[in-house]
Amino acid sequence: MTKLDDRGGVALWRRIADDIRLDIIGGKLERGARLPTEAALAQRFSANRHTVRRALAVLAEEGVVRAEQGRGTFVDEARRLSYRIGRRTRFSEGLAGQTRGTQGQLLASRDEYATASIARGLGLRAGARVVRLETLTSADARPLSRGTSWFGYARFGAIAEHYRETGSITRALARLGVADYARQSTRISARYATPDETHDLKLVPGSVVLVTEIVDVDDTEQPIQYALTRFPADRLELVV
Amino acid sequence: MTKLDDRGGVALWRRIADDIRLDIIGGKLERGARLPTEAALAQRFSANRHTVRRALAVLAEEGVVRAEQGRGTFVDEARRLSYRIGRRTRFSEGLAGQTRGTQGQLLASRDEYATASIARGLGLRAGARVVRLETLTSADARPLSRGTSWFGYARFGAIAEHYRETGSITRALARLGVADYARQSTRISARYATPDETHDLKLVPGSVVLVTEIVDVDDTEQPIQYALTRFPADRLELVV
DNA sequence: AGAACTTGTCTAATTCACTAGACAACTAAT
DNA sequence: ATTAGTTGTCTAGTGAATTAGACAAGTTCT
Repeated sequence: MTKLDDRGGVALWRRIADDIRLDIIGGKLERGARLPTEAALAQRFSANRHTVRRALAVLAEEGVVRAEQGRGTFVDEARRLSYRIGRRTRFSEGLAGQTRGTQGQLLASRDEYATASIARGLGLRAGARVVRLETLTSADARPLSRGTSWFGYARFGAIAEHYRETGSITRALARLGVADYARQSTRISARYATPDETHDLKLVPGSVVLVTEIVDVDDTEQPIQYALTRFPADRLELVV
Repeated sequence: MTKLDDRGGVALWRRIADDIRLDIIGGKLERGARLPTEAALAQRFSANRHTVRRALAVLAEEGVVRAEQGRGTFVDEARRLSYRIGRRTRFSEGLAGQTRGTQGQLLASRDEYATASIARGLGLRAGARVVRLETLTSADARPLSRGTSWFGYARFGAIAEHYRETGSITRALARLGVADYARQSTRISARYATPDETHDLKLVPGSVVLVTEIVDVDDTEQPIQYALTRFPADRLELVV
């Protein structure tokens, strides 16, 4: 039998970086605060100083810390956004007051046929014609979510165009006659980012993403959107 | 400047295992279904067959797949639990119908003094006396959550004893005169498991955990519990 | 029986992760 | 100016991760 490695396939420098980032994001270390010295961190993690340096290099690359020769290493950027979800969830509203505005970008769109899970979400029969939207949302030039949405073709065949012009699902739906809509269900999970997500969300490979699987309904409780959205777990948290 | 590795510190076999597990849990591969051959998987992931075999060995160790010489590799266990959260959230009810019952175990308890975030959650002043409970919840002998809860000492100084006897926060609170309580806020994030969590939840090192930070209030909207709970992301998802 | 295809096992070589030690370069004090 | 403490850079060695190829052992079909 293959012996299972006690590192589980995650490099030590990676876990050290995640641990320190968590301290910073979690508020244990404030902006501008000095981190423990490399020697102290090496001792804390029972690792070599070079391994710690590699972790710090990653955090410096992300803009989380900044090293100054002779002085020490300091916290550079510490904030994590909160994305509020509830029955009446709108992406931009969920982040209100935390950023200077969000922008939605259409990466791709395609007409396709509903798989079992899409059909279940939209209340259609499997194989029904649907429109698929691949979107990327950013705030302050920083990617915040990578979404894949499906809409029934009959009612929303033209949504890609409207999304591209408005940069917002809410406004695109409004143009198609949906004045109001609400969240029917939200399922939340978490996993490693895929290479594509790593690229689109500008993540370090091996990052963790929060995944929401949602169904939105109109005011007659008719499902209108089924979507899978991926959030970088180290940039924001979900608030119910 | 240190060059950032494109593997991001996560071994290839690990990502392959996570990817396949995700297909199985996500329903793309049903129980009993045959996986692609090792050679096909190696091609799909642009990896060596030995690397794929290592990933499959991990999944076999977890009980997710089962290999049969000459025949192929098959899905063995595919389920992922859904934990429902809402205004009236009870752990065991949230999993109703999915398991044969959950058991709560008290790992440790301690009297301590509220830090800033604990005090904010419980509506106390920083430094106030609180009781901390370290708990582990399991269903069918499988760990499902690792919780750390804080309660105000004045009202709930004896809660550790009651939790140990009842194995349930709800029942322990009931004994202390809290007939009903509700969820005030839920914050959800995700990260790598710490070594301790890896041990307690019987995870493979490097696994992803969902973290909820919650505040429960009684029927007068008075905060009674502040808790951080960690869920293994590959064993369950959260449903809002 | 034989052919084709699968998983299981072995050896070997290369690249990456991690450790170890030494010293340079810089900062902030005395 | 000196000293102590910090980050930056270099060399070197060990073990894990990954690749490569070959063949054994088992299953399923013709």
